[in-house]
Parts: sequence; structure tokens; C-alpha cells
Amino acid sequence: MDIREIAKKAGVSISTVSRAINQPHLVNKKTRGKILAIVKESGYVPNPFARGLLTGKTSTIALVVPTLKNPIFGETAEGAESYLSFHGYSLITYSSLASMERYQTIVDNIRSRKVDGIILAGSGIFQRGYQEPLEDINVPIVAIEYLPGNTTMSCIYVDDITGVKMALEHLIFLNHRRIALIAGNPGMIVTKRRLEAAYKTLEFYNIDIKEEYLVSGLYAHMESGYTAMEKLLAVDPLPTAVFAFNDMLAIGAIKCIKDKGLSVPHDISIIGFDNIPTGGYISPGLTTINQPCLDIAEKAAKMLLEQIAKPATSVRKILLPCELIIRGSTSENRKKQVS
Amino acid sequence: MDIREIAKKAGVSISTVSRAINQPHLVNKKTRGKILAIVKESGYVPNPFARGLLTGKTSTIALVVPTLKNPIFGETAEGAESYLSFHGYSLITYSSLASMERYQTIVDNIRSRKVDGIILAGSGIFQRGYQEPLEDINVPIVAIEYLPGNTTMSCIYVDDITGVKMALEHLIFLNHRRIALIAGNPGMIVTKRRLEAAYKTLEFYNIDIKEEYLVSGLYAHMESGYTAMEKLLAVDPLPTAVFAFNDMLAIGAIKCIKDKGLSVPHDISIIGFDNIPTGGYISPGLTTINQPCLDIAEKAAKMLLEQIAKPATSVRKILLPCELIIRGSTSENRKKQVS
DNA sequence: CTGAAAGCGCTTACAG
DNA sequence: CTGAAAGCGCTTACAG
Repeated sequence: MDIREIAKKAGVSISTVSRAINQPHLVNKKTRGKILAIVKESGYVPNPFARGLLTGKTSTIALVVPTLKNPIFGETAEGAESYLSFHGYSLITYSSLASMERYQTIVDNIRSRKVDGIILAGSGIFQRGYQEPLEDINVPIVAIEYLPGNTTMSCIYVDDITGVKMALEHLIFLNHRRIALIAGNPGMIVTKRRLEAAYKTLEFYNIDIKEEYLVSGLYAHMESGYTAMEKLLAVDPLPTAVFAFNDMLAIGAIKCIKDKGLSVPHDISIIGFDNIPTGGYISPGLTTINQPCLDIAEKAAKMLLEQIAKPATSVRKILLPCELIIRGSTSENRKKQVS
Repeated sequence: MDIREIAKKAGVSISTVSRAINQPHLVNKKTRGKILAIVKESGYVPNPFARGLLTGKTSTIALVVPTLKNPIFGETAEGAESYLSFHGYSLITYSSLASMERYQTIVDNIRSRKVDGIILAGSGIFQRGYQEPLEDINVPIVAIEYLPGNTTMSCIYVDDITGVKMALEHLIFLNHRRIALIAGNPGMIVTKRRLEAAYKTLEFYNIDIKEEYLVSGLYAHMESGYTAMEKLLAVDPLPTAVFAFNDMLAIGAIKCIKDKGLSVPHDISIIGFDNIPTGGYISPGLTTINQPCLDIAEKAAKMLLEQIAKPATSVRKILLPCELIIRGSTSENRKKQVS
């Protein structure tokens, strides 16, 4: 079924068929009606390759996420996909971003596919050197991450600097002074930013930052939160509270503490970041900072489409607020202060 | 950068460049070397639209999953993507399969994009009527689901009939006789099959099947496992064990039982299905049936690529074994039997 | 408002 | 082993 057949059935030229589909206002109403009826009846859809070859548009967006193992990226993908598909775009999702080589492969693939735009989500990709491969790619890019300074791409993210502050203040107001941190993958932008925000907050409240109270794990694996917590449990004196940089890490840490016969929150309070559904189903429930993933994903998709429609649009940076979700994993510190 | 430029630089015709790329053995070794060197240096990649227009091949596979909220589909997507991208294919993932309309939209979209093959994962899609929209689509399809009878598509799945049997026998051998079921979405093939397998097993062991002991929820939401469990807790006498049709439901059910002041497994044992990572981090740990998602996804991708390469390949059906994972949510029944 | 024609960038018989 | 030519299915100035 091609445009020629439709033209023949309708008794017009293929130019007119094409116009009836793409620029209906240019076609006589009656003719247009007839053509569109035939199109509909026959289920004809223009060949995307012929179209793409001519227009350079593909109606395809690439989404890059570090891993679908972390539910927040599943939500991100669903949010973006539902918005984009509603607007006639398809989403190609690239996940399992393990190495720089893999990233290079992905970028090559994106480039050769000639997508209309790119969403870069989660800072798995934002280690040093992520920008060069993208340099001459020449399509709009939106990052789901906070990119400081002058960047060529727009970005949207949760205001996690404030989020970190809220998390730590929650612990501090509960009278905790021996606070440990389980950071995520070293080197990621998000890790550095949260680390910096954490130190700044702790300093502000005159809280000593013991070197042994900083450990790190991998965002995508609960198990690494467990391992990180093991290290903290070897420190003397024990921390009375732990802030894990995401919920996966926090959930692993909670299990570790319980396995060692200690109690959360009685012996150690734990707070996470993200608010993944699982946090509400473990016990105690996980106190955390909510991140509106779905909303962010949709807004990112929207921004991208706007940039595609109007390439001259200037770079935008949007920060969404986050929210403290208090459940059972944090409580007031009743231990004598040693530090 | 197009093929013409490469040809000019190499001092050959565009035909020769094309051949050097696509059918290297047809080109003089020296010429070929020269051309390929220029191609590499310039970063030239053939325009996929021109190519697609000519060959009808797109190097794109569509994956349809019910939702990325359930981590098993995240794994499925990652598994398929990593295998396919290694073989030069991209994956377009369609998720959030809420309604039949949405399904129709997805199928329309897939059709107009002219993908090379389709993977249909998770039986969210396999309600009645899922086959018609696919009827004349004319590309290889592999389903991640067990499709009985004579179908036109190949399928691969875990042998969940045996899995259901293993789960129930585990409970039965622990001396449980009052066993309740939390089934998933009614109407789905997977639900019907597991239900049938469950009844068959219970009958085999002469276990009464109380009507009130069958409730159902939605696979994708832990919360609906909670709600379903609430219904079971209103039944007299209480079941001593519950088999939930997936882990999300099971995790919701456990939370419900604990919230009502009862103990898992002391008062009620719970077993799930899937073995999602979270199951190892709640307390008690979730006893469940492992489903090798990653393996299934890769095998599905492999089958699909084989069918694309050799369209005459006959329909294949593969069932992978599952495995009982015993954690803390099940234990021996010590209550006096009433039934 | 409509049609004939050029051309998007490539692949592949065909001829040599 | 290589090149000239046709053509994949469409869109869009251009002319009328």
C-alpha cells in the first residue's frame, strides 16, 4: 500500500495525496475529504523512511538511562514514553550504562539513527568526558540532572541540594550528631553535588565530620548499601544515624543493621533519597526524600519537544522541589553524646 | 557527509563504496582498504533512511511490556537491549500497557515504523483479542509468555505450571492445609494458567478449596497485594498460608499482615513468584519461585534474530525451569487443623 | 487548488 | 572487479 495506490483510487496525483495528509489546508475540502477517507479505510501510513530521507525528521527520541534496575528510571522511561507517544514520537531507550565504551557505542548508535532529540537521564552518564561524544551531534538534548555553569543542553532535575539539606536537618533535629553518609558511585556529578551539600549542611550545624563516617556504594544495587553499612558498623563509636544517597543503598543498609542484631531506628536511624515504592514496604518503613520522577520525565519530554519545534530556544534549567517523607526508619537519638 | 563525498575522496564510484561497506568480498582488497579507511576516518555512517527505504530493513526491534514498574520487565528490557544492541539492533520499548486502546495505538505505531521484529513480553497484553491487531503485520514475533495451541508466533517462558506446583507443595509439605491464593489481573493468560495449575495441585493433595480463599490484585502494584490480603484477613478461619501470583503482590500482603499485628510466617506463611531483588530485603525475606528474566529476555532476542535471518523457521516454544527460593516468609504450620 | 518533476541517499541488478 | 542507471516512497518548490 503506497501513496500511488491511494492517488489512483482517489483519482488525483500523489502530490495531492501528500498534501492532504501533511498540509490539509492546501487542498480543496471535497478532494481532501475523499482522499482522507480512502487513507483511513486502507490503513495507509506514509513510509517513514521515504519521509525521513526527505525531511530529516524521524519522530524518534533517544532516552539514555544508567539502568532499569533502579525503579526511578523505570518511571522516568514510562513518563517520557507516555508523553512522547501521545505526541507522535517513539522512544528508543538505552540502558545498562556500565562503561565509557558502552556510552560511546550508544552515542554512535544514536548518531547513526538520526533521532530528533535526546534525553539523558540519571547521572550515570555524567562522569567526566560525557560531553565530547555529544559535541557535534546537532540535535536538541535535555538532561535529567542538574548541570551547573554554561552548558549547551537544557536540564531539569529535582533540587537535591535542598533535598540533602532537608534529609540531614531531619536527622539533626532528631538530635543526631554522629551522622554517617553512604554516598553513591564516586565520580558521578550527582554524588559530588550531594556530598558537597551534605558537608555544607553538617558544617553549618557544627557537626564533626568523621572521616570513617563516609563510605560509598553503587546506586543501582541494594547489596552495595549492605556492604557499605558493614563498614560503618566497624567504626567506633557507631553512628546514630545514616543518610544514604538513594533508597536502594538505604534499603541495603537497613537489612545489614538488622542482620547484625541492631535495631532501626532505635540503634541507628536511616534516611534515603528518591522515595521508591519499596521503601513503604520494608520494615521499618523508609524515611526518605521524594523525587517526582514521573513529573520530571514528562517535563523533560515537553522541553525537548519545544526545542525541536523551535531550535532557537535558549538553554533552560529547571529545578523541582522535593519533599521529606517520614516513615519509621528514623527516630530521636536518645544516646549520650560522645563526640 | 554522504556516500558521494567518500566516493570522491577515494576516487571511486558510489557503487564501490556501498559494496565496500555491505559486501566487502566483492571489492578489490586494496580499493576496499582505502575506502574503509576513509569511511572510518570521516566517521561516515550510511543514512538509515535511504537504506531502509531500499532494503526494507530497519535494524529496529519493538519490545512491548505491560509496565516498567515491575522490576522483572526492567530486567527483560535490559536483557533484550544488551543482546540486540550487540547485534546491531536498536530497541524501541513500549510500556504502560493500560488499556486495549493503548495496545492498539502501540501496534499501529509499530506497524508504521516498520520494525524488523517484535518481542511481546508479559501477558498484560495477552488478554482476549491481542492477536487480531497483529494479524497482518508480517514481521517475526516472539512472545515472552507461554502460548498454548497452534500459534503463529514463537514463545519462550518459564515453566510456571511447575513453578506453581513447587510453590504450593512447599506450603503443603510445611503442613499447611488452609491455603489462600492472591491471583493477579483477571483475564490475563498467565493468571488463568497459574490458577488452573494451583487448583490442580491442591486437588491432587486433597486440599479443600474454599471460595473465600481466592482473591485477586494487580500484578504491578504492591498496594493491591495489601488490599487483597485485607480481604483474606476477614475470612474465618484465617488461612495459614498464602500463595501470591507474583512478588509485588506478596510483598504487599506481608505488609498488610504485619500492620494488622499478625506475624509472618508464624501466623501466616507467604510465598511469591518471580524473585525480584526486593524480596531479599524485606523482613522476613520472601520465599518465592525464581524466574530467570534476564536469560529469558536474551533467549527471546536470540530467537527473534534467528527468525529474522531465516523467516521460514518454524514456530518454537521453549519453557525454562524455575527454582524455589526459601527465605523467611514461610514456615511449618503448627496450628491445629480445623478444616 | 493541482500536477509534473526533481531529488532525499542509498543499494543492486546489469553491463562491461 | 567496477561504474552508470534505475528506483525505493515520499515531499516540495515550481509552474500553471
